[in-house]
Amino acid sequence: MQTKPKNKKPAGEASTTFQSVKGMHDVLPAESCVQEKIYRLAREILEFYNFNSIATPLVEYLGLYNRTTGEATDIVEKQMFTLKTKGGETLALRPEFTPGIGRAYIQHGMSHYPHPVKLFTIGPLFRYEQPQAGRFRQFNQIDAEIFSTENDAIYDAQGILACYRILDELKIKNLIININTIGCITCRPNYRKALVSYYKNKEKQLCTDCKRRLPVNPLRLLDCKEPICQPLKEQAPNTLDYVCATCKKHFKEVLEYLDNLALPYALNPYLVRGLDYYSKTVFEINTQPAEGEEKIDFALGGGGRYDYLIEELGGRPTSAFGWALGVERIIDVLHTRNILPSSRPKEKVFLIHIGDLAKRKSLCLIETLRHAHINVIESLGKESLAAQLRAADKADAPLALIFGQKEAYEESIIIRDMKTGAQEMVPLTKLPEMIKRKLN
RNA sequence: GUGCCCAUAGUUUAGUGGUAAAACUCUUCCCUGUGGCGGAAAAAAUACGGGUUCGAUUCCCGUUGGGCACCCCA
Repeated sequence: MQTKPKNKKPAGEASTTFQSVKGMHDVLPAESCVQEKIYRLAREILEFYNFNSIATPLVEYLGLYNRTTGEATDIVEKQMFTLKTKGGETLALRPEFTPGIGRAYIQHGMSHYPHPVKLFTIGPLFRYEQPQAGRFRQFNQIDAEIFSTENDAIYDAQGILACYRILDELKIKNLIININTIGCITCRPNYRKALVSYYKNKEKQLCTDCKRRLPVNPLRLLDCKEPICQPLKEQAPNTLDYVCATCKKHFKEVLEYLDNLALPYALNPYLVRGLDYYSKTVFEINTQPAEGEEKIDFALGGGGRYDYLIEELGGRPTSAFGWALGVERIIDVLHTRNILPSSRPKEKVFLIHIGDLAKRKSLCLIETLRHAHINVIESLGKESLAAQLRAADKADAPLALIFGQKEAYEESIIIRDMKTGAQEMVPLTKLPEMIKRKLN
């Protein structure tokens, strides 16, 4: 009789064992390979559009985000993981990519690069939020930024195109680009004012949430789903009527480019983004549910133009357009629609050794196969033939190579077709050639 | 930050106020040079802490974690 040690289960930090931190998940092999596929596809597409990859640190000075993302935004006010160093500096785990990339653009004098400067990056971000569908405390984004000397609507269009293309190539159907313009530094306040004064006398006709939102974020009233608020929305002032001529022209051009590309978009005068640095074009990409499908409540990606950020950070005035895609959200959709990229595993042959001599030679044999570009899988620690064959079976190997005592002496090996059971003895020198022939 | 729901082996599920059942998986064996099927065996859990109780996995409270929603966002 053996007494087993009780395996005490964890409850967070204070226990004998640990769990992952709230809202932060292990990406297990099954999901990790999906993630890698998405990354590979994104890289391929972005490189085609001449984006170059960049990697900035996970941590920046807290002040960077205060200055750019916006001090009154939720991200800065309550969603940042901050930390103090021993030297007394206050740092923040990056909650988004754009400020860090903007900082790098200035710090490394990228304004002297030939423009446009197109950059992309993929990696984890951190926001202290309550986890829910499509929302985590550590999550991954695919991010792209275009810095240009000209404030040209064609960059907006190409940026949106690249973003759309990634989702499209992942076979996500019913994509819709929600797009709007929020004007520039001169015309934006006008719209807000108009909206507030429109709603001012009508407060009683609003839902509770909207009453509260009105002074804080009037633009959000337009997004309300409560039935009572609907009639008022229809009469509400429209962004386009308050935006200045320059902004209007810019927006019109963007839409014309999108028309030319035949991209599915919807004007959404109510779309506003929660980050301070946006100007003119803002957009989100959503996917609409098909028949009988549950609604997907989150955007897969979003972004927009930010023409003031670089200057705000002390650089010379630079036009910029950027976006980000939520990797977990993409995977979520691929999952619910059952359209995960099919993983066709590489065909691997399974090497089986029997006896000391063969075991000793097997590592070298694997190297030989490697040089011949043959994928090989094994279970080197197992001794019995039956166990190794079982392993080969589970690994779905089309061929097994049986390397026994006798074969090791004779410099030969048996190739077994796992499906038919047919076996053939071949000299080791001819092995790569024979394997390739049988696999085709 | 607020509200609602949830927590039993690696996974999916039973069940009970008297410390728990099964399926799949994993490992070993039947089979020490031939896998899949089949048979056998072994291993494996009541998230954590407290309370009520003679006794709690079960009831209650708290914590942690998970799910969902609000807020906001990718």
